[in-house]
Amino acid sequence: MPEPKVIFWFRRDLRLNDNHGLYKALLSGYKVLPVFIFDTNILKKLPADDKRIPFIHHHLVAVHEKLKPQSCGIKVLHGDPVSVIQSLTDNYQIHSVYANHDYEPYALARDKQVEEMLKSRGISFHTFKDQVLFEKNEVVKSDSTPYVVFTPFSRLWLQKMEVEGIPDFPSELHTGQYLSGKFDDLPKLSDLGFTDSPLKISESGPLIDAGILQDYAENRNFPAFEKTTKLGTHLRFGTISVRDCIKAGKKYSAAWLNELIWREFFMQILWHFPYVEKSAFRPEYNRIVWNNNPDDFEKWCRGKTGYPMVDAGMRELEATGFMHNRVRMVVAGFLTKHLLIDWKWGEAWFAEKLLDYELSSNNGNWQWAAGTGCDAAPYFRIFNPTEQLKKFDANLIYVKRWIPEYGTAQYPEPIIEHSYARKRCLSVYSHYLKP
DNA sequence: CCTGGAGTTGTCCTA
DNA sequence: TTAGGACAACTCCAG
Repeated sequence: MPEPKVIFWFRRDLRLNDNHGLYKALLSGYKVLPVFIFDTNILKKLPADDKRIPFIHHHLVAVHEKLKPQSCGIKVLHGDPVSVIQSLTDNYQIHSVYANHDYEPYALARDKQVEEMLKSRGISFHTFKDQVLFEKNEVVKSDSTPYVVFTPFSRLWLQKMEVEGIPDFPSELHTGQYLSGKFDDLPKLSDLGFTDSPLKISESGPLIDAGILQDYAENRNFPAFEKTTKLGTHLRFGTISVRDCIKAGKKYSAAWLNELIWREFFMQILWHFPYVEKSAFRPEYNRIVWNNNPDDFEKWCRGKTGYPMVDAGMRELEATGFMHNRVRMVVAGFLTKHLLIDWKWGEAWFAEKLLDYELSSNNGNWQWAAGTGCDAAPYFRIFNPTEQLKKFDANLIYVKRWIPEYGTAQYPEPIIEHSYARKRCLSVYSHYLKP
């Protein structure tokens, strides 16, 4: 009779340190088999040159190398998670499966199926809070309904953090519990149907830069400075611990900590109002009939609108999988308010292109920009892309970095005149929002 | 239930 | 030149 084992299933938590579910698995008393599954339900929708798969792959290799001296390494599989885990339970004597919570609608449905399959085999499925400090109903109003305004949410969040503290889950101290033995090498990217691509966002592993955090509030709005943390992708895939980030924010930068609270705010919004994935948080905004001109959309995507800040941002996104936050607001406002294109089109484009794409933040911020969301910018607050340029890239450093033909005849004229677009937006929004 | 203050990140116009 | 109100009221939230 072989000795029973537990599986730790990595999903959005690709790290060995301060990992809640992994920590609990390592303390379970059983040997731990670390597993990652490339989910074909997700991968089949991605183009072969998607930049996120190399990011994940890179970090899996790093985890594997770290584990090798003391264990078998990480077992990396490819397929539908329910069937993959089912076959693992056929091939190994599995006592239970451990993982961390994932709050997205797809993940919730998947985990439910996994749990039922395991249950039918007498195997328990244990999951833990890891990617946020507070989840589900932990930060709600006194009548236990969810907050839909950020500021009071953040006040209670901060208060709870002070009262309860930030827990540690030192999984890195329990390395003796990994299953030993020999496993195959990891699949190559080409085995998964993806091409390698050079990574700009941190091959060397995540680093919280105290200097950037200390000056974050002053610097963060100037895209040319590159003084944002660029930790979004690490937070998305869990290659950094959010608790470590929160501790750093607490120590060095209230402004950045606030951004982490926004992240949790939008995660809770998606949790409590899953319909936002498909429609406006405020239902009356679903009445808006968008122009949705495909030529305009194409020009926006390609960075050919004739508005330098918009175009620079869209080209940065295409080239790097990243866009500076200030510029994200400008391009999102331009698409929805100047071009009157459905925010869901822009949301989908970002979802395809952003390395740091995360459903709840992307959705929440697009709805914020479009004015359709909870606690959103009022619809009459319309960014002027030229004013934004003057304020935040007056010396055109960011613009020239991404638009080599800027200032030549090659660069297009604005596809729409600002004051005309502004008035049109105000009239269209007010028309459809009238009761 | 009532009440009053507040609400991420703007822009434009007028005095 | 600059400061302040308009933009639209409305809903949320805490006391």
